[in-house]
Amino acid sequence: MADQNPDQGSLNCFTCQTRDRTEWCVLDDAELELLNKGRVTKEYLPGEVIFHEGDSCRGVFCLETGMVGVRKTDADGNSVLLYLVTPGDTLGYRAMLAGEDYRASAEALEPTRICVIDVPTVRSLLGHNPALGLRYLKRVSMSLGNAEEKILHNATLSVRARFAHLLLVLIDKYGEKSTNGPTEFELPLSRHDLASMIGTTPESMSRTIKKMESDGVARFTGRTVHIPEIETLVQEFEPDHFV
Amino acid sequence: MADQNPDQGSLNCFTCQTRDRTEWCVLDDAELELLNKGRVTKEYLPGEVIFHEGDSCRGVFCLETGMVGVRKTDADGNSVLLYLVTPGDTLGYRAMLAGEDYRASAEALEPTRICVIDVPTVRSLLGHNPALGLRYLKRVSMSLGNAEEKILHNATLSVRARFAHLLLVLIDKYGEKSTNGPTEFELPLSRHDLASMIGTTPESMSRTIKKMESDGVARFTGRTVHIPEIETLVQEFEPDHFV
DNA sequence: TAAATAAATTGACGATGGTCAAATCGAACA
DNA sequence: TGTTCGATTTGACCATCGTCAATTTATTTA
Repeated sequence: MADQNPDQGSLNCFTCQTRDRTEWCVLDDAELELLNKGRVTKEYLPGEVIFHEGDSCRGVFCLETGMVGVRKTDADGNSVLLYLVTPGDTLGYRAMLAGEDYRASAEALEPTRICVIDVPTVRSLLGHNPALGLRYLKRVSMSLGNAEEKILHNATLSVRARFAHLLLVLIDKYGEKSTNGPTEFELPLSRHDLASMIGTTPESMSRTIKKMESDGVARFTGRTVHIPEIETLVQEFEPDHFV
Repeated sequence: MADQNPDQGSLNCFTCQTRDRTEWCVLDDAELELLNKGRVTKEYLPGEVIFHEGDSCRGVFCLETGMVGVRKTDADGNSVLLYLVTPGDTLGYRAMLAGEDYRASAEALEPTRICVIDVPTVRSLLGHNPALGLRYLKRVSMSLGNAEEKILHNATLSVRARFAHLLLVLIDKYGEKSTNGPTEFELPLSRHDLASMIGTTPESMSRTIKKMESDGVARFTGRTVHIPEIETLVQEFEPDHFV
């Protein structure tokens, strides 16, 4: 399972490469010292579970390298992939801040290195530094806005429109920056996971991809997507975005 | 439109009946004074809009009496009803805390009295009293958990199962407390709004209600629901909840 | 009370998308 | 290189649910 703090990578919160991108950027040196003390580094291989739905909260996780998927599964085994977590993101803060058990599970999708900051440390920092709380407030509130948007999209858009939207989001987040023109992009997910990100099945995903290809909207070769004109993807989910 | 502070109801935050149920319960007297100064009471009639998607944030709204629906609408006019806001709830805090414009609109569903607390006041209170921020963190985080659950439900459950779930939630929140046995409940919503709460159409809503009646799960007379046995509703969305 | 307006229901129809099974592709490995 | 296992695709089928139109039922207004 997960190993403890191997000799590669940043050894502490002071030298951490990704710290500036996290909520911890508001901490002063004394607080960083506390953070560093409450921290343990762990590594996970693809498929390994970081926490399970229903587990009691173990703290906040800071992703250093790799990628983690946050999944929610129901009694029948149906699941949705809610988030992709990448370096500089934090993980597991929702349960911690709500004072709840985890309501989703997290699983490494790639070899992943994560720092775990235990609950007492996070609580202490939150009680100490109001800016940290405000920072998290902003993050959770924006996340809630996105979740609400997803509810609307899932209720009103077709699988194809949702997939077009997902592609745009993925390219915007993980791809080269280019507003228009031809784009090449490496999908970070299997067909199955792409499907569960937009609340559909791998079969429907396959068919949607096929139709998009025959319509000349995009070409898929394995996990590589080639999109001749990004703007056509926007048209897919904003039908009456006239001229 | 909205009138200003009429002579009925509580006149200030100190005597406010609903304050203890809001986040403001953590404020001391000095802070309450500040809250009271940054406050304006407004009244809305059914159908009147409190804020629109895209409006810049005007502050936080405290519901004193009535009911408000929070809706999200897309370019084609499709919409979902995300929340029912009732006395003791606050409204509009997501946009405020995220530092964004409103990403949903709020509309009075009944004659409603609301206090509006302006942005500078809320900011000042948040900066002053860390407990207030933590309180909101908890609220937003729990709300995010619920939104994520809704995403899963909408992706995996049938209209009927989602409606059964909605009924249980409404009864739990607004109905008499009774775990089992026959239950009578007054729905606070039109068929159209019930439909848009579970991401479906009024027509499908009607048919679902009809089928539930013929199955003996519930009887609907106007907005009154009679449920012979609450437990059967639970079975509707937890199929394999054996024995 | 009657007329007008809105809400809810019903019918008919079809498209979208889910399910199950089989076939194909592809990567890992002996 | 051949084998194996999983991922992906394809095919066939059809249930669910959305759409549009018409009707019925409430509710409001004159």
